[in-house]
Amino acid sequence: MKVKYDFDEIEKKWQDRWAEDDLYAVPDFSDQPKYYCLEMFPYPSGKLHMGHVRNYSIGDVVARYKSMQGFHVLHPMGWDAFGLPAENAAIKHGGIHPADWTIENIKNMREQLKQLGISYDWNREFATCDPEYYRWTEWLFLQLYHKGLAYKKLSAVNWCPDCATVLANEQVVNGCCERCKTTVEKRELAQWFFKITDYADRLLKDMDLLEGWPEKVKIMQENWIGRSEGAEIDFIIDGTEDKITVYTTRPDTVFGVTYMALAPEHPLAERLIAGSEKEAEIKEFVRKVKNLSEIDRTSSEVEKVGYPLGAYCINPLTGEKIPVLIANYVLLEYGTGCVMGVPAHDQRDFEFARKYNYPIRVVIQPAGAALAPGEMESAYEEEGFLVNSGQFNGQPNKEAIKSITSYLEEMGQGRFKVTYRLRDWLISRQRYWGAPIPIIYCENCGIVPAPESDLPVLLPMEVEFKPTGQSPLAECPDFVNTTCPSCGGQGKRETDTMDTFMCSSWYYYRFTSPREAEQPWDKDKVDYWLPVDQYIGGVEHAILHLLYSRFFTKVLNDLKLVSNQEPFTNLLTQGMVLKDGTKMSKSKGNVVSPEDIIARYGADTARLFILFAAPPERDLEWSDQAVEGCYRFLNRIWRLVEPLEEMLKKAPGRPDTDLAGANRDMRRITHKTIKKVTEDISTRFNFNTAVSAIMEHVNALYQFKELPETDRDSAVLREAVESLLLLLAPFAPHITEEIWEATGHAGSIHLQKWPSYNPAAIVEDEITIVVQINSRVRDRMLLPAGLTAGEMQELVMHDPKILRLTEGKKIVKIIPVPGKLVNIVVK
RNA sequence: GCGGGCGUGGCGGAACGGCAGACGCGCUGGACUUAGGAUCCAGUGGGGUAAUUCCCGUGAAGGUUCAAGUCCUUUCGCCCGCACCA
Repeated sequence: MKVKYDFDEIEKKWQDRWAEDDLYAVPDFSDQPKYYCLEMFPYPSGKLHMGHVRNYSIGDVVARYKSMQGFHVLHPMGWDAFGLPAENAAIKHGGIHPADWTIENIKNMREQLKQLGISYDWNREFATCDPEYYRWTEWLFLQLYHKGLAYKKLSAVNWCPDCATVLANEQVVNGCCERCKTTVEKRELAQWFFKITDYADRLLKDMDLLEGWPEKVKIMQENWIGRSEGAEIDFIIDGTEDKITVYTTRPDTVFGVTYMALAPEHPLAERLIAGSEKEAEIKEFVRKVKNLSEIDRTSSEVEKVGYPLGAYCINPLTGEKIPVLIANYVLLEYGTGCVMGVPAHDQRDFEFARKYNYPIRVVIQPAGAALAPGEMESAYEEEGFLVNSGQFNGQPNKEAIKSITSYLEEMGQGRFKVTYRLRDWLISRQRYWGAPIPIIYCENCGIVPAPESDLPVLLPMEVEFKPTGQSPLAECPDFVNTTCPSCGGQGKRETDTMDTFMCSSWYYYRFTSPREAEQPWDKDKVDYWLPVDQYIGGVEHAILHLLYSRFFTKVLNDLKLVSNQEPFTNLLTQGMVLKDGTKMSKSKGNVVSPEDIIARYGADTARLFILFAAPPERDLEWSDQAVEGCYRFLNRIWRLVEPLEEMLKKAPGRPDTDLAGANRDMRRITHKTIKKVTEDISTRFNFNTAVSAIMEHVNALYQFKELPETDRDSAVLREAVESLLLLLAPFAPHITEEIWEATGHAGSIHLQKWPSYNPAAIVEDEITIVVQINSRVRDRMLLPAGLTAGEMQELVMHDPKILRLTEGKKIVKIIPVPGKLVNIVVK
């Protein structure tokens, strides 16, 4: 060994060696139990950032640990390579093709991942922009199309003016584009959707299967799906055949309806406006509301405004005429686009009715009290019994929800209905750098899917990237013009491309058979490896990617293409990497570059710091000084072993079991460390405490090696050092590999078995027992281990100090806790 | 407003209801040195005491318990998600 720890030389040496030996290549099958460890693959933006380093360091510890534990581990990496930045770069810098830009970035980032020493099987690498990959993305689109799960529809969609494309609901955050934060507009466009709403119930129910997911993520998905139970009720419009169908979760309050509010865009509204008294004024109001951004539109701050349309609808239960109005707070997208106003029992309706003087009619009362509409200061939203509700009077309202809905159902004017907040997934994008939607439009045949034999529908390379708001593909006649596969006539290709979330919804299946040419994957391999045992990534994908992937898996399961119900058994959402209390970002100028850290301290130090500084789910505060500390720690290990190199090579392989004194203590510490590190990694992913246990072990070793050689057993020392290296190997793979080799071991440390502890070795001879008087620590006693409660109490009660302190006091109670303490309660 | 999470030294963070502050950073002192911003050793929550020691301390206030950072109730602050969802 060199005297100095030369991380640069060591890390390069081993990265090359591992690549030469193809050390991390994973055979397709094995008799060992399988373990699929996956980190969310990155978008190739150009360089790794600290978030990536954290994500991949965590994954690598898990993969290496599981592998040493004897699992057959699949640990692959690829690239989520379609997407806007590539295209924006092409527009901005001119002359760069998105493909070239992307390939260049992948090259850089692959290099960086290799520098970090992550144990990927690089043979399985792919990028979603490879035609051999997106061919199958297109193929999967066709499978959804044939199943009736992909459809085209004209509707008001989210439009990001900056990205010049539409967005899925999931990509709109607080009314802004999730990517660029631009305020999203509404546009009326014909777009492709996936019917994720057909799977709403299953996506909700199967969350029971996701025991290994953080509660937080499951709750977020639950909220996003937003299931609610209620009823649809038909109100006939007075003097016409038309009806307004309203959705409500409170059919028990139908007798209390005093107005009916439609969304400004409601199809009936337009007809009712025509010819109404204030036609012009109302039209102006509708126009204004429609022009509002998503944020302003849905903000609860905005005052509620309504316009009566002069029309009336008939309450099916009372026969009463109820005024119909349009109101800015009613959303077309939710339910049926209208709301029945029940001021007495809904706070929003209450406020609205006060403002416009609509009657407040009480139909539910708490037991033993009478609500007076004139005296109410807020709506009564609690449970109660029905009043003013004809034959339903006296029923508990919970019961009335059912009985009234059933009654309406018999009348043919209502039905039970479950509603979801979840919308269908809009997958069209008016951009170039994505997988083409394999559809042809024919004047005779209409929408015709591209034949599977024609896949992939290739992206043309010669394209202009003018930001026009239309897909650049539309400007490319060679791409657009084709023949109709059905009639052979003139056909035009769909020019929109697919949302990149489509590409990332199935990539984890492809890793099992990345070079498969005849099908998206080999089913035997998918069935062997899936589901992913451990998935690791940022919580920002809690809804988007994770919900889409679950949806895809359910569809693929229905198509018998996969056998698993869920894609990811266990999910770890890692926290952000912060600097000075906020997220690292260029605009704040607080970015720490992984390149610099690796150049200065090496990958092992970078990895160790990031795993040591905080538990994985929590945000991590970057500290240059603490990085320095980790670097010192690795140096400390180097200096510990370097002078012992020759001695360790010659030491016997295994220490005797009947040791005494310092040797016995050292061996106990070694085995306790093995136990602690194993438990910290396996039961809770507490890498930070695992590392600190290793540090304590090193501190103990420093004391031990100072002993005269006659007092310390070389086999004990060897076992301690070997264990140290094995335990640290998943965290710092290079330095441990180097020392492993230098101390006379053949074969990579990463192919070794994870150490196991000997329960006999960790048994203590003596334990410090705390003695409390009235719950305050008054003494400590070194007692033999394994005493019973009675023996302990006996010894403690004869302790001179305790005798002195309890003298003259009345002993009320003694609580002995074996192995821990004795508490004496005195008066 | 609803849902979830978090509040512990100067800092990052440890603590099956049982010695609060492991480990690391920083700081202080010592050793080795021409030197130390290297390394090794020791100390380091606050306050009192000459001292073996004593008192106070986990955002705040109550409670349960022999014993509470940990369990229960109330409350304050910060972070995240959803939000006029009918």
